[in-house]
Amino acid sequence: MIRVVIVDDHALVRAGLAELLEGDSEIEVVATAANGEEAVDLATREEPDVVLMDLSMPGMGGAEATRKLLASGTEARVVVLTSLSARERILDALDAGAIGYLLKDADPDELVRGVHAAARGESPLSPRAAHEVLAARTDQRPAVNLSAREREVLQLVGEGLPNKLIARRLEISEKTVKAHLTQVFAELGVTDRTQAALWLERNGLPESS
Amino acid sequence: MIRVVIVDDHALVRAGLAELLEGDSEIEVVATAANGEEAVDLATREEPDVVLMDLSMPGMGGAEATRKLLASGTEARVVVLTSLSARERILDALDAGAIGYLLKDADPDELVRGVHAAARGESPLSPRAAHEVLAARTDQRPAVNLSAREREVLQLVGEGLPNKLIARRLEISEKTVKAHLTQVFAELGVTDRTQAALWLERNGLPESS
DNA sequence: GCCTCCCTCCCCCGCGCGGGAATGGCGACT
DNA sequence: AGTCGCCATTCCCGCGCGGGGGAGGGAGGC
Repeated sequence: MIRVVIVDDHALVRAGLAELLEGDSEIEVVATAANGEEAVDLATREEPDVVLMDLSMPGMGGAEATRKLLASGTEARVVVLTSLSARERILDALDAGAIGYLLKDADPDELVRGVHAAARGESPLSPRAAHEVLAARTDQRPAVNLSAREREVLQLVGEGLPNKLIARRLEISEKTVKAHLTQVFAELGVTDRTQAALWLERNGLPESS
Repeated sequence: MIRVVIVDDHALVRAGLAELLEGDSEIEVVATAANGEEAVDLATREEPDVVLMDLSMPGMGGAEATRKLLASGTEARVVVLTSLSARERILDALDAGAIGYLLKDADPDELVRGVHAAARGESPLSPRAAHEVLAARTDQRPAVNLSAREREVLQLVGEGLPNKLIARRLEISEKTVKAHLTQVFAELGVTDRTQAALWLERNGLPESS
């Protein structure tokens, strides 16, 4: 039997997926978790073979949960289960150690096959997701190297503050703010603060390097 | 038998919900739809007793689909099935004629009971949703009355365009764009285009009426 | 030592942007 | 028919914003 843990913040989705998977004679859903903390806890206790992990969860997100879960020494294979509409960071989850990813609007058969594949140590990769991930990767800014100060300024732009208030908040002169912004715009490939704010809203604050 | 149609843009969610509902001996899932257009089409042809309607769908949203569906003369009871995390406009769907709403993280039992209740003409109202809906109502901007032109301008601001390009796109003068924006800013309670773009990104384009 | 990167600040310049006030048109209501 | 209100349009004015270029000092790497 393939022992499966389902992680999703919606109880109905958990129950529905469990029903789907239980329909397969070799799959047993041993537990479900509603958030990242529960997932880490359950995965260490239940020792599942496969963890189906939703990415969009309140609190600890799916990527972070994946990282902690794998760090805890479990041998479970983590499969990301996500929708494309909410442009989630599939790549983050894969970087965190997820073995594969499936789309929430995949065929039920595909889900079952994916679980089997993951249990065998293979990578279930939804072809349609692969395309999107590839697109996201090329879309990904390869050189979003922002200094600490530049990130701070960008963050405040993302709160809708004008330069004068940003300067006051950071206790620097307005000229310096503008200098930083010029650099930020160039780095993000945008032309003004509005586009920068939208970039931030969609892509999130870039990593600290 | 209670004839049910499930509308959700994720195939896995559709299949999962169908499995859950088929577990009840009095419920029969006669069809599923992936978007609003399909939903209207199927509901008129299958004559279901209950339609489970997800709100967040690409293209025609759940609220609009509900409206068209009911306008087509069906006797189906529409029950909104939504998650709270994406602050969807449950009220819009209820205004459109939905008989009740359930949360995606409700108990599976609650879903089954909700379908039975809706089939009897009762309103299944998730108590937890009720609380949130109430909170959303106070949170709701009471006066986001934008004219068609103002919405167009706002949308283009949300794409990061400067006034000159917005003017060219709408084939009006730049002065007019700015005048519209002044009105939009006042209506949204923001002070500049950056905040307006962020408002749009978070709250979405306000309804047409 | 030297070099590079980052943070800080300055100059000037020109355009973009938002506020205020005013006009004509069009439909709704009386 | 009159008139009230909303919408789209235009003008001027002053500040905000972004580009270009430069410059000093401090931290870390070679």
